Amino acid sequence: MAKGFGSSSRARGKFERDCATCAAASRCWDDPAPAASEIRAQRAPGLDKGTTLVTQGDPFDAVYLVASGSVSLSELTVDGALSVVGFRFPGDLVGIEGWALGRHRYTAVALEPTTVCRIGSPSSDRRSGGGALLQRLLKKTARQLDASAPSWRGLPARERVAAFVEDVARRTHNENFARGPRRLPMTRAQIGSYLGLAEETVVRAMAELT
Amino acid sequence: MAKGFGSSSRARGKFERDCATCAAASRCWDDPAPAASEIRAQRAPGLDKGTTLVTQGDPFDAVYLVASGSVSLSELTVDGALSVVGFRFPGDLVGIEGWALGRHRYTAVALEPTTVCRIGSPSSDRRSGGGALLQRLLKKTARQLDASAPSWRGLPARERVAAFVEDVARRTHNENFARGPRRLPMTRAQIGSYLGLAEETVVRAMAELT
DNA sequence: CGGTTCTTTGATGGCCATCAACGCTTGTGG
DNA sequence: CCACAAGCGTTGATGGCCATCAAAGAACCG
Repeated sequence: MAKGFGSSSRARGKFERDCATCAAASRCWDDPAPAASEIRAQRAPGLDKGTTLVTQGDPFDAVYLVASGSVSLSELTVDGALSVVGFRFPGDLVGIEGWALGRHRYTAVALEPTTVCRIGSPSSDRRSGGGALLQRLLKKTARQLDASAPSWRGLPARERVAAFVEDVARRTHNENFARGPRRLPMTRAQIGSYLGLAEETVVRAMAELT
Repeated sequence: MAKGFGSSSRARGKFERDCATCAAASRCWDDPAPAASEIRAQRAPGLDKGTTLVTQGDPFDAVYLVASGSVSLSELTVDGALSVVGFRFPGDLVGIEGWALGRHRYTAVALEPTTVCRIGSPSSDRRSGGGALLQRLLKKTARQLDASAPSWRGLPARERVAAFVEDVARRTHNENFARGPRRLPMTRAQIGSYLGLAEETVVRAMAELT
């Protein structure tokens, strides 16, 4: 099974792109810029706010890279509650967790107008580029695993929210979240679900962020 | 940079093993058993309880696979507190988070007599097996990313501890944690640090697990 | 304008962090 | 063997933070 994930037989649609020619590639890929034909992605049509990218339980077919906008990852828990597991911003990977299991673990929904690129078969058994793509994906996943360690575990609610805002600001390269309401793409309820806090607590905490 | 991580020039010591000949390989690697010479690992000498495997901040040089025993991952936070980030059991990967950054993010300490295997260079640019190892590592990392989604976020303390015990039991294939004290390899304080609870709360919660 | 979703503010009670103290186990040295 | 120390586990009392309920503004959209 040296075959990569995704259906390698999928025809190259008109959205097929070479990452080497994409101006935003530096946001998606690490240090060495992708060589020509090293990584082929399919730029999906723009997603409206509220559009579901993948649904929990769907068979795993590909992994997505956020190009612009933002995405929420939510999970239907055993108690029937829908809880937010994380958020993804430009350059972040969506759906890799489902690879091992064979089906997607989370539902990914666009929080705002969003564009994503679909990464299908890395064709790892054909060209040497396959290994390079795997290496890039592994590094990205490792980075995400690193970032998934909640640095706010056990912190009081106010610091937890503050750490969240800083984290979002850093990951979106946007420093202006403190001022003005509704600069954050997700709702207070979603933040609360993600942080394990009540919506009202998030509101009160953000009001005290000076 | 198609080179893998680790120093590929490191001589093959007397601990060098071929995963294809290891009886415990099924615990470490997924479905297709490793082919001969596909994965070479270095079985390290047994670690005593309390031995530090990697230290936070150390330059990243390799990734480790837990063969037996267990390991705690802890992080020195900005407030100077040492908080537990996770635990690793046989078959789990240790240290992959440090790859992207170039240095280890967490300190890994053996919770009991433990053996690990060191995975060095995948030699991805030489044989086709390099891609296969990368694929295995990526799948393992993705699985860990999946498991790192705390299913206990926002749960009350009792259910949080219950979920933790179940998780450990599942990952160690050991169902007998409920009965008898001190069957868990980590201390109550470490569990509390990991779950974001006080040590006393963990004690009280475990006493009520019937 | 009417409906919906999101945000905000207030009041109350319960859960859990904190402090304090003690028993238990293990290891070490006299 | 015993004394001592150190680490871990356990139990109790108290106060504060935060979840919950309730209700009303605010923004958005057809």
